[in-house]
Amino acid sequence: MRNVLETPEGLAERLAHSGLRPTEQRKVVYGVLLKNRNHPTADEVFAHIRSEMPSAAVSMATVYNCLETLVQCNLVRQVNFERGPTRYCPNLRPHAHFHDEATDTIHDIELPAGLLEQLHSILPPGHQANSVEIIFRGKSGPSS
Amino acid sequence: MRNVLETPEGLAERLAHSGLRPTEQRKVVYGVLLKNRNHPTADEVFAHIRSEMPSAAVSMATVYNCLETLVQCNLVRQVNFERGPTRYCPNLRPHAHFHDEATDTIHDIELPAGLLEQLHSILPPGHQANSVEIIFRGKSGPSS
DNA sequence: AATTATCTTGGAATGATTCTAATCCTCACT
DNA sequence: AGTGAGGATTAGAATCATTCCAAGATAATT
Ligand SMILES: [Mn+2]
Ligand SMILES: [Mn+2]
Ligand SMILES: [Zn+2]
Ligand SMILES: [Zn+2]
Repeated sequence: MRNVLETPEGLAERLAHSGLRPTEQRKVVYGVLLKNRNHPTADEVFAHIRSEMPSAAVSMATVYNCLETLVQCNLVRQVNFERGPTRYCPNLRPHAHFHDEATDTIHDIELPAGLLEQLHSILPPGHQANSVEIIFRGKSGPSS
Repeated sequence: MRNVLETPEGLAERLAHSGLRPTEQRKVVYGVLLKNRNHPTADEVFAHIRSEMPSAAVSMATVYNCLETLVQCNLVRQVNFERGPTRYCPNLRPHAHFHDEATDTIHDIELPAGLLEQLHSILPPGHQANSVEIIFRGKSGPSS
């Protein structure tokens, strides 16, 4: 069963932990990320809110602010490909990203146990990495 | 001993292979990358030329054009961190990048034999990756 | 020499993101 | 209920790396 994290319920608690308020806009933005696991851009989050929830009043500036807040609270990770617009991912487990160039879509690749440790072990002495990012680029079959 | 690639001599041949001319500007830009293995940005390449080789006439637009050409010829790789300016790397061997956050410097990490194959093996069936990018972020000791 | 294709260049345009300054809310306290 | 202090949202301006464009060199071909 999934942690309380990666659910709308976890949001208020995490925000409170940082002395921040669970505003309507923050809930809406986080909700969009949880429901659309497509690694959307800020623009895409904004467009989605405009079309699917026209009653929610959220400006572009606020989408950026909310996304930034969620990142600070460690509820969301930023993902960058080349110089494209930043994408946002609510999957908190360590994972790699696969960028399908044919469809220009991105999806998560779970990491087998021990892989991160093994990657760290290739570092020369004296290197202390606090994060590793793995990005595959290619074509993922029809069944994924 | 290093291949003819990663030397100034390889440039003319590679350019010719694409029907391109070995112009002064292309030689200068490639030379800067070969001599400064710092993963410089376009701006830094430009500034370096201006200060160290004032006689060479190279504009900013041309720095961008030359770098793009070198990338197309597979003589240079682009490297991106977050949304920072694109950096350029003339190391053609497969390697990972280590971003030292303390000094904001980047350096290459050689990959042990078999690691790339192993990484590809974690992909679910149907996935065909034609490149993998590995980026460490952290602090590298005083001796590196 | 004329023609053609390739290159370089200054400056304008682009586009994602950040900044700014004003307004709006929420809540605690009188 | 009324007030004040932070916190939050917002429109629009500013930033900045990069790309685009149109004009002027340069070099290769006829
Ligand atoms: Mn990236
Ligand atoms: Mn990147
Ligand atoms: Zn992800
Ligand atoms: Zn490199």
